[in-house]
Amino acid sequence: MKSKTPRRTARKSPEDSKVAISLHQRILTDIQDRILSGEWAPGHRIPFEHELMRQYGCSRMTVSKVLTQLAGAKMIERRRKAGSFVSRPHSQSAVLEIPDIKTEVAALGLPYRFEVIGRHKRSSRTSDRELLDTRASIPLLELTCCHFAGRQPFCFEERLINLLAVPEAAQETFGEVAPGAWLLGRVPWTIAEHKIRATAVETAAAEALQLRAGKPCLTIERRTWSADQPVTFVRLTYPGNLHELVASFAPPEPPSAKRRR
Amino acid sequence: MKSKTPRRTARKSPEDSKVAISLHQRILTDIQDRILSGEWAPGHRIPFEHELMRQYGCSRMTVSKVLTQLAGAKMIERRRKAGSFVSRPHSQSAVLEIPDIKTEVAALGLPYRFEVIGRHKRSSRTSDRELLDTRASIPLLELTCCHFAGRQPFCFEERLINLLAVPEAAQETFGEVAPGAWLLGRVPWTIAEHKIRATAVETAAAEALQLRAGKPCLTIERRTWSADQPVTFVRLTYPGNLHELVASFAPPEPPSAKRRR
DNA sequence: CAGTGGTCTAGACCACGTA
DNA sequence: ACGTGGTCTAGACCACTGT
Repeated sequence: MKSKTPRRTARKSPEDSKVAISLHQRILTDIQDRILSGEWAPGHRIPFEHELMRQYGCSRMTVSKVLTQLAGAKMIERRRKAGSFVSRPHSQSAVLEIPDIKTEVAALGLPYRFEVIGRHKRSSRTSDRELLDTRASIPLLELTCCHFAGRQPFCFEERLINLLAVPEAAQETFGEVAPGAWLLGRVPWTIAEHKIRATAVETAAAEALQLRAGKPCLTIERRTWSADQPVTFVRLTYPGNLHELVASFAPPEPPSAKRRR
Repeated sequence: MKSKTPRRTARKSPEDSKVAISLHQRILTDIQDRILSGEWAPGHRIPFEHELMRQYGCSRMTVSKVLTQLAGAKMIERRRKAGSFVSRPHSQSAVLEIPDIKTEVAALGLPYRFEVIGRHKRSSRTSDRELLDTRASIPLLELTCCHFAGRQPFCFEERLINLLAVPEAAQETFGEVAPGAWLLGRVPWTIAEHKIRATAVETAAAEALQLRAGKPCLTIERRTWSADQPVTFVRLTYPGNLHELVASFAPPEPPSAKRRR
């Protein structure tokens, strides 16, 4: 009267016949989707393991494994007694670890300041379609800014914001908070793609950065999606001599602790 | 007579009093260390789960969790019935996904070719110490190469190889296989750090790439360690108009399958 | 102190690939 | 056909932490 567990009969029932997906996966993607769509915003408390057990009719081990994986991916944070919470996206991309520009400048010990140079609403043109990964014509907010480290121009920013995804942006003047940081606090969780190039600086950027045209610059283009919807495209142009990207690569999670500092 | 498992008495025994590390972690780092040190080279079959169970005196779930994590990090590959095997490091860095240059050029549909421009042995100078992360003076092999896509120079390579870590390199002429690919096949598993910058191309690189000095170039510097020992430093210089780095960032493992193509 | 996550067990059934 | 990994269970004890 102890063994003979009926087991996964629920999953193997005729109705689910073609899913053929592990229970893991289903729970994982369920939670991920809710986080990525913004339904569970950063800070939101995820159901306790016991609740998820009941919801999915499975053992604690199963949900625990999923939550452990999500915690490993930094999508949630777990605190004993308190529960598990959706974490804030660690500014921009955990992969390239590009902090937001204010942090970046602060790390240099210099006072930070930014200026909005241009700001206007318009519809997307065909040339934008590729940048924002959209087919239809959509309302956009186009922004250009310059970020300063001390008195020196540090970074030139050209940005498109999809007003369908972030309608509040239309009212925002970005007087206090730079567009990047503003979006970070507003869009729940994102998927990003980066392109990095060396370019010769051109007119608008050259003027803002006070460089002679043709000087080498590091250009980072980032496209961002949330809930499968394009959110923003941004091109950051850094004077070549001022900026450096660092990316470390170590094997998996806790790689012998302090192998590389 | 069924429950009352003595359980982790082994771990809690007085001798292990201060380790306070989970069994997971111990198994994980044990295996990682063997892979990173080269003791288990790519292709090596890792002990079966049953063997590891006996070795560590634990349940299969525990070792399975570890192997699953290692597989998720692409450090091993698991095949039913066959076992789990150490995987080859996916060329360079899984993070930035920089393929080796030959692959990169092949992807453009152009014939690939490289030339060794300079090659000589010498001892490390103080200026090298930082690049190779070493304190003592060590024997080095210094290489400069140029990689071509079709008839056009594609990438200029400056490399230092630590001959203590890879003594065979001293005899290698790199006539057939480029240094990067040669090291990839020889050094078991690596930890790498990248720095990416936009620079104005200078003398040696400018000549090799047939560019006028001052033209913008993308510079990638990579430092590589294996078994906690510096292996190689390489600086790759790409003409700015020819090259683009792409890095995608999606949440954890299977992010809703086909979210982003 | 009560409840949460952290870890582990000793089984079990299944799918699949290799032989 | 057999043995491996893939997945899951129904417990258990512990450590930590917030109230």
